[in-house]
Formats: sequence, structure tokens, C-alpha cells
Amino acid sequence: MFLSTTINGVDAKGRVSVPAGFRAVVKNDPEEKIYVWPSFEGGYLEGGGQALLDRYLALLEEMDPYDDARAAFEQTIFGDTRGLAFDGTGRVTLPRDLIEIAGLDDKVAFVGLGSRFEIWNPERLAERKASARDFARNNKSSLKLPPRPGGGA
Amino acid sequence: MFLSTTINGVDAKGRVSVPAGFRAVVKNDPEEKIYVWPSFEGGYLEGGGQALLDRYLALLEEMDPYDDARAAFEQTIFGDTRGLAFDGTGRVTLPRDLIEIAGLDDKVAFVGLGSRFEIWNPERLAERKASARDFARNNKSSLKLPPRPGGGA
DNA sequence: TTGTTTCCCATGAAATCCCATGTTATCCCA
DNA sequence: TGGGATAACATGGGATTTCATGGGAAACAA
Repeated sequence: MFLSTTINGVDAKGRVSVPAGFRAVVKNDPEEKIYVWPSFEGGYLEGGGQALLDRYLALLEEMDPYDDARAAFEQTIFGDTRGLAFDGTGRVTLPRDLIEIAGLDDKVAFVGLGSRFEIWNPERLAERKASARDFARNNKSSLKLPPRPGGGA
Repeated sequence: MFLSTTINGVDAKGRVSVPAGFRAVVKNDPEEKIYVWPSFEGGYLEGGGQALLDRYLALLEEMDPYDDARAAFEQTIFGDTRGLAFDGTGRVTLPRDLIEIAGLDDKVAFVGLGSRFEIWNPERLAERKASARDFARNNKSSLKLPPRPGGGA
């Protein structure tokens, strides 16, 4: 699982260390890569491992082949997705266009969200995080844990 | 189940012995770790094992992908969650930022709450306990035991 | 060439591992 | 039921490894 938020530096060559914990998630994928694409909302990037792409693929294949939405999703998700391989020390090079979309300069934040992650300019992230936290606090009652499968607490 | 309250020391490196009973709970998880994040209310930490995270993940993945609530909870829960592994003697290292959020110095209280647990500065915990008691005393009329399933008294 | 990308090695800081020790709880046997 | 032996637990400090990062050389493209 992709977890927690890590802020790393981007060097002059556009290289970023992928947090070690994230690397561990994709460690046993056939291709040891992360896959990154611009979010629909813009302003940041989304990413994941092979497993996530497989799930999206399965989802799309359930849709009607001539559904316009299917084509649009295919285009948007797979068309803009880049596979990024690690160098010997666990870094990837972020392509220029993705750097611009996310408004990155010398620092990036990797935000783990379970099955996927996001890549942000740390300042933009701070803004969104503040509002997300307020929202969560005010609506925590709507997040009810279902009973455990086995019963009990 | 996470049960009872234990107070342990935090050393100069931020290491804390996790109560043996808590360790036993996650003993057979694929990753032998506890997962800890700041509570929504702030001032203390919440935690649990893999099973708890899985339940949150399942819950969130049932929500609409573009629901703001989903995004907010994802950010707030997973984005701030840290997986903490045990050293050879059952300790974890609490990250600096979590130590600050919980206002910990040399002692921590682990509070077992069944499927999850909380981590407190022992003094803050005592305060909250006191006010919780007052609240309960002033509202005891609202606490009505349901009839026992088997009937009878 | 000139600029870009990929690979490799060096470095400092931080996290992790490992061994030693005191203390408390548990066990076992007389 | 005492009381010593044994095991479990919490803690301390030093050694080792991992991690993020910087820079340079080699491969590649235009």
C-alpha cells in the first residue's frame, strides 16, 4: 500500500527520489516502474503500480466498446500515462510536461493513498490538505467502519 | 484486540516499546507493522494493524471516485498514515512530526480500543479522561442498556 | 559538436539492527 | 504456599545499513 506523505527534492536534471516505501510496493512487478499521469482536475499528478493499471484496464473493458466515455477515459488515462523506471539509487526522471502540469520546482510531495498515490507541489498540497482536514473533521461521523468480516468489534 | 492502557518511555531517538499485547495483535500480518496517523481532532494519534487499514480502504473504494468526501478522507487518513516496523525488541520509532502533533515528550500512553488504539501524552489523556467522566456523569440518563438478547432481567 | 539522458560512484544524514542490562512477571518445585 | 529459577519485557547505547542527494563520465540524439 502507498502510505504517508514524503517530500523530496528535484535536482537540476529533473530527478526525484521515489520514497523507499513506494518503491517497495512495486518491487515485484514484472516491470519495476511507477506509472504517472496528469490528474483529471489538473494541478497535480496521479500514479500507481502495475496493479492499478490492471484494475483500470479491467474497468474499461467492462464498458461498451463504442461508448464515448470509454474512449475518453482510455485516451485520458492510458494516453497520458508514462512508465518511469528507477535509476540505481531509486530515482525517476519526471518528464518536463508533467513537471509543468503539476507546477513543480525544487520540491515534490508524494502522497500515498492506498492503492495509488499523488504527486504535488508541496505548497499546493498544503492548501488542499488544510481544507481536506477541515472537511474530514466536520464529517467524520459519515465515515463509519463496517463490522469486521469475522464479527467482533 | 487492542486492550487496556500502557505507559511506556520514549528515548532520545524517539523509540517506544509497543506493549507486548499490541504486538501480538499484528503478529501474523503480512507486514508486521503498526499503522499510525494523527487523529482528526488533533492532539493525539490513532493506530491499528493491517486489518484496520484494509477496512478503511474497502470503505473508501466503495465511494464515488470523484466524491469530495472520498478525496478528503483519503488524504487525511492515508496521506498521513505511517507504517512503523518493530525492531528486534518490539520498539518502533515515532516520526518527529507525529511526536509533535501528540505533544509527546518522555512518556506515551497506548490506549487499546478494540479494533484500533490511540497514542497520547499521558497528561493530556488524564485530562480527557476527567472530562469524559464528567460528561458521562452529567448525561448518564442517556445511557440506557438495551434488553439482553436472551430476555430475562 | 551541443544538448540530453542514462549509468555509476561518493557523501552525509537518518533510520535500523544488534548486543547488553535492569526489572518485572511467571513458572515450578519443594 | 513460599521462594528461587526462568522467561518476558522494557530500555540504553553503539555499530551498521539504508536512503536521499550531488556530481561526473559514458551513451545517445539532433
